[in-house]
Order: sequence, then C-alpha cells, then structure tokens
Amino acid sequence: MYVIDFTKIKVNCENCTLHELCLPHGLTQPDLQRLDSIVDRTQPLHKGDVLFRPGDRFLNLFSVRTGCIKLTICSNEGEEQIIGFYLPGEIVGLDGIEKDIHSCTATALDTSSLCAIPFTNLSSICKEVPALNERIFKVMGRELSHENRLLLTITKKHADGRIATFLLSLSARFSRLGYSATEFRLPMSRSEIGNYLGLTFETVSRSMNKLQKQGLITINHKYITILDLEALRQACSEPESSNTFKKAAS
Amino acid sequence: MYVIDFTKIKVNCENCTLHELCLPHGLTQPDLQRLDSIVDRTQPLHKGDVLFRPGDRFLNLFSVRTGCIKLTICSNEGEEQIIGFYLPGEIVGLDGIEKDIHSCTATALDTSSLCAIPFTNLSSICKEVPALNERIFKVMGRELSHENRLLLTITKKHADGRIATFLLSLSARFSRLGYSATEFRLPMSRSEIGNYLGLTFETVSRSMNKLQKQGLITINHKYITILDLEALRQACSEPESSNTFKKAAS
DNA sequence: TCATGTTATTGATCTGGATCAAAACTAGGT
DNA sequence: ACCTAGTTTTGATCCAGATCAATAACATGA
Repeated sequence: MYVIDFTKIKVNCENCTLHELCLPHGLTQPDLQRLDSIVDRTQPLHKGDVLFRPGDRFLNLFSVRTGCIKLTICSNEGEEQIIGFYLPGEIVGLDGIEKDIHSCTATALDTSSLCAIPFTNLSSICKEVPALNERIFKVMGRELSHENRLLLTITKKHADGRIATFLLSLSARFSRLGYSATEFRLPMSRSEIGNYLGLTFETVSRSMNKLQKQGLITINHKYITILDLEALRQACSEPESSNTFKKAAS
Repeated sequence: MYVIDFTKIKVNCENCTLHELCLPHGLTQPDLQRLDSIVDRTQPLHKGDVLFRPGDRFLNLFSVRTGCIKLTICSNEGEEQIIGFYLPGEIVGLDGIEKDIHSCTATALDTSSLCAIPFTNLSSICKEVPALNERIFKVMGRELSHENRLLLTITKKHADGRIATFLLSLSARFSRLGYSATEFRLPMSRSEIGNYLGLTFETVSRSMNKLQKQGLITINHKYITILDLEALRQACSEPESSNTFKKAAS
C-alpha cells in the first residue's frame, strides 16, 4: 500500500503534463511563469466532496489535475441537472463569472486534485498578458459549444444515440490525455449518466447492454471497452435500431 | 406608408435607449465613446436573412437593436437545433470566439437592425479598458447560464412547463425593454418554439391552447396576453395537470 | 465472515408526446 | 379577389422511454 503525494505530482505549470490542454496552452514561457506564480495546488478532494455550491463567492477557477468533477445546477423545485463532467486539463468554475457568485455545484466523483487559480489575480495578469486573456475567452467559448452539442444530443437523439455520443466524447477526451481511446473506466454512475443525458438510469443500463449485444462495446461494471469505434460513431446518428424494412415497390 | 430610416434610429451608444442592457453597461463615458467609435450600424436584415453561418470567419459581435435573431446549430446529419432567440440589447456571435470561425447560423426572424462590433478592434480596446473586457466575460457568463437553464427546462419539465417557462422568459425580457410584460407578439413560429424546447409544433400548439383553456393566457395568432403571471409561474414547475387525487388515509 | 446500504440489471406495464393525417386559417403575390 | 404555399389547429394512433417492481451484484465496515 502506498500513498500518492498529490502536492508533488505537479510543481509548476511548465513541467505539468497537462499544460497543453489547460489554461497555459499557447502561452510563452515568461507568461506561463506569471500564471504559475498565482496557481494554488489545493489539497485533493475525495469522492463526494463539494468544491463550491450555489451562492458561494466566485474566487477561483479550478483546473482538474486528476480525477473527475461533476457540475450540477438545481431548479427551484430542487431537481438537479448535471451540466458536465470535467476531466484532467479541463476548467471548472466558469459558472461564477456572470454574477461573481457560483450558480452551480461542483462535486468530486473520485479522489481528485485541482489547481485553484484566484480569479482576481488572473484578471490582473490578463491585463498585461493578452494571450492569457484570449485563452480564457476560448475556454469559455469551448464551454458554450459543449453545451450546444449537448442540447443537440438531447433534443435530437434517441437513448442509444445519446449513450453512444457520450461514450465517444469520453473516449476522445481520454485519448487526448494519453490514455486508451477504447478502454476506460467510467468515473460516474449509471444514474449520473442518465441525469446528464436526460434519461433514467434504467434506460442507460438497457441502452448500454444493447450496444454490448450489438458487439460495439463490452461492459464490465464501470469498465468500458469500445470494440468498434466506427460502428459506435454510426450508432450516434441512427434513427433507431432499424428493423423497419421498407418493401421495394411490388 | 412610411419608411423607417434605421441608420438614424441610433447615432451612437451614449444616447441609445438600449445602452444599459447592451455591451456599454457599466462603462464610463470616455470608455463608452471608445467603444462607440468602432461600432458599425449595419443595414437592416429582413426576415429570413442570414447574418452568419457555420464556417464563416468570426469578425464581429452583433448587438440586436430591433427585431429578433435566432441562433441554430446543425448536426452532422443536418438536423437543426435552435440555441436561442436574441432580442434588442442582446449579443449574438459568441459562438465564433472558440475557433475564430462561426459554428452556428444566425437568422433574422423579423426585420432586424444590428450593431456590428469588429472583434479585433474590440479586443484592442479591451486591453486598455478593463471594464469592457470584464463586461464581455459577463455577457459570455450570461450566455452559459442561459444554456444551463434551458437544459434544465428541457430535461426536467413536461411540455406545458416548458411552454410556460418560455413565455415567462420572453415576458421578462420584453418588460426589461420597456414593453408590456403581459402582452406581446411572438417573433417566432410554433415550430421554432418546438425546436427550441425539444417538442414538436403540434405539442406546442396543444400546450398553448391548454394554458389558454386554464385561463392563464390568451392566444391570438402570434399575439399572447398573459392573464395570470403567478399561475403561469406555478405552471412552470407543476408535475403535470394534476387530476391525480390522493385519498387521505381512510 | 456476514450484515447493510448502494448501484446495476432485468422484466412488466403505462403514458406523454411523437407521428400520421386532414382540415382550417393566414399571408403574399399577381 | 383569387391562388398558392406556408402555418396552425385538431383528431387518432402509436411507441420510446418512464415508471413500478423485484432481484442481483457490489462495496464498506463491524
């Protein structure tokens, strides 16, 4: 048994394996060091720990270093909707920019370590480092288009297509991180997947099993193996398991 | 018969009736004049005219002065999803920030006039006017939380609740513009409302008629009168037209 | 090791809204 | 005023996924 010392995994942005995915992307070395000087490597969160909740003052942007964070909004009636899952290199906390107060809840799905970037300091650096300012714009832009695609997925695709789309999105992101694109562990429960995609957990379970029966994936609890990436891509857009034959004009 | 000269309606940001809702919000007078100097009051668009489409270079942010603009994304399969409807004072074009190329289509729903704000110029002013830079962050933040709420509405509410939520959102926005909160004209078709809310136009029609029968609104073609704002607010969250009585323990 | 709570699978049934269909209405153009 | 194309309403039917229900598998800790 061994203990990972998270405070040592990343000592600065420059030699961080994630820096090309994270905020530093595209910065010159001196700019990068300025950014680095304000970054605070926080204590790791454990599964279920809350990073911020609605009403909390917006103090930091957080960059995920390890683990996975889910972001949720809550309706007036107390229903929760998961807005996104954040993997290493991705930025959480943008929901606080609008009103200087967070409107979402961020919760760790696994043991997760983060870099906290105090926003006031970040803003002052931005005034002198246009590239960083622009980088934040791009990150927000990416967040917007992520939500656009999610909306499209939810309103236009059936259960199987939503699941396939979701798995492919994870695959691409794991792959960018240097992990396998075809074998990975789902950091979230069936019920969280369902909430995110506008389905019940029973439907998630059934759709995943259906993809397995079709030979596109293998499911082993939280572990997924994608057997046929191309077929999975097609499954994203298929109208429905088309056993709807149309007779040729007789 | 008379012709409105749109080039004269607004000569500068300072005396524009929308300036408190639009980008200038919170700027001091000299800053406002700098912004004003780059704003280009474009020719009005007519119904159906396209402002930009996917693949177009991202050159401008647009602020709606009159009329209404719809923003849509298109899936690989060619299905369209409406992301938002933009009324006067609201900003269109943020979808281009991520990749310097637009990912959405912006289309006029009515005769609409806009202010075009060249983004390169805007960026350079931002370097010297932190308040403006911050303002753009806030506008993007607002856009993000708008999509969050839309997602929540679509995944957690039934048809009637979605329609009620939609009408109330329009009501609030018209009211902010100084128009009536209870009587307004819908700038979009039933089928566009349905697309936006993840419903078919038949369901939109039925749900609206249901709200009318319940005495919450009056429908006259595109003209809506809200008869009971409070009841409409409740309709947003109701589980469903609850004729589900529960017996008291007998 | 077993008890306990959580999460996942699987089956049976129900239903809100989609789909199909047709009529009624509206608006633009000639 | 009429024609034509698009939009909205209304009705009848159908189905994907929700809901209800029960079991199975797993993780955690005593």
